[in-house]
Amino acid sequence: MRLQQTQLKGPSRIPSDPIQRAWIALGRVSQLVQCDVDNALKEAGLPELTWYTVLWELERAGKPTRPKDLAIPLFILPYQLSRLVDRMEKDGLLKRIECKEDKRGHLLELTPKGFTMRKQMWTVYAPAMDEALKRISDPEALELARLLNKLGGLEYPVQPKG
Amino acid sequence: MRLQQTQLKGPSRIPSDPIQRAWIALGRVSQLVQCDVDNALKEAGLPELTWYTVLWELERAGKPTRPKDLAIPLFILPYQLSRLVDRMEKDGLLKRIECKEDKRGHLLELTPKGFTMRKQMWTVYAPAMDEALKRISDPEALELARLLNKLGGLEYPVQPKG
DNA sequence: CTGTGTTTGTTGCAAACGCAACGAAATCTC
DNA sequence: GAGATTTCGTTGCGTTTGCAACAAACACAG
Repeated sequence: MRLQQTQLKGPSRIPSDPIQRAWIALGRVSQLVQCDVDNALKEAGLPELTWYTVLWELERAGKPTRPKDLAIPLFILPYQLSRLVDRMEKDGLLKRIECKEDKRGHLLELTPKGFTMRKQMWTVYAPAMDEALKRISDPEALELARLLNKLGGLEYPVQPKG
Repeated sequence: MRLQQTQLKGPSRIPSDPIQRAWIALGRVSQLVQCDVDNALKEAGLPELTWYTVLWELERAGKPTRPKDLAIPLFILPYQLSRLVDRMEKDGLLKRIECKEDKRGHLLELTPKGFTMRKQMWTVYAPAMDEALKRISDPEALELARLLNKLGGLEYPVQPKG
């Protein structure tokens, strides 16, 4: 966890009770559901969720992609991605290929094995996600997503869909 | 991230679009606001949030407490707590004292330094939380908390308040 | 072209983590 | 009470993380 965000430094208030409740719920519930899905993947002997997001982002791009162009949407830091790519490359899920336009870096290219792996992960990921969120209805899910996105100041709706 | 949760193994459905949107938003936004608060503490040269939760839980209890009684509300595993306590004890924020009723374990006792530290962290934590969540109103925060707690199947409203 | 600053990505090191194995006390069973 | 089982907490070990320092390619000013 690193990353930075706009720091407007307001008048430094104490959070209201509703804000505190939202904060607590956000922390606990996100940890809980994250855990559920992580465990499902682990029990299936598959890599963790971060790997999926990299594979999916590469697949969505449809072409070899620069690490810096992955780091932003993935919310991860360069050095984290660097080592993540090390491991994924060692597992043969992607490979670093030359980038002729900019010799500082390289391009990340999905391998067939990487493509297969992403699909296989989805067969576990999807039901696990559905299971973890099954306590709320579709309309509630939409309202939740709306509130969260407003809270985070995000619109960017990256889909895990596969 | 570990912990387990009820695994009812439903019919293994693909998550609906609203569920997927909620899932994505939850992951991204929780990471974002968590990050904001973590950074605020780090910039102030203070320990991370987990330390606060331990200190606060001990303070709330009002008496020396067994590790196992902390681990559950804190959502952390025994071995994680064990090493966390190692570090906090080394920093003099709490100490392990004998437990006469059960010689396997011990009691964790908050030190004056630990008490002071928790208060000092709150002076940074509170404004950071308020800042991180300032994009939503109080009614929205309540609705968000309600949806999240429903989603997680939780009621348990632990307060960070200090 | 030369020097200065920026962008892109990697790496050495110390700290922290996850897991599985462990020891010791409590508890249960006969 | 002897022996098996469970609970509570710790630890060895290999992996992963965060941070700060770094190298190399680019960009740009003169």
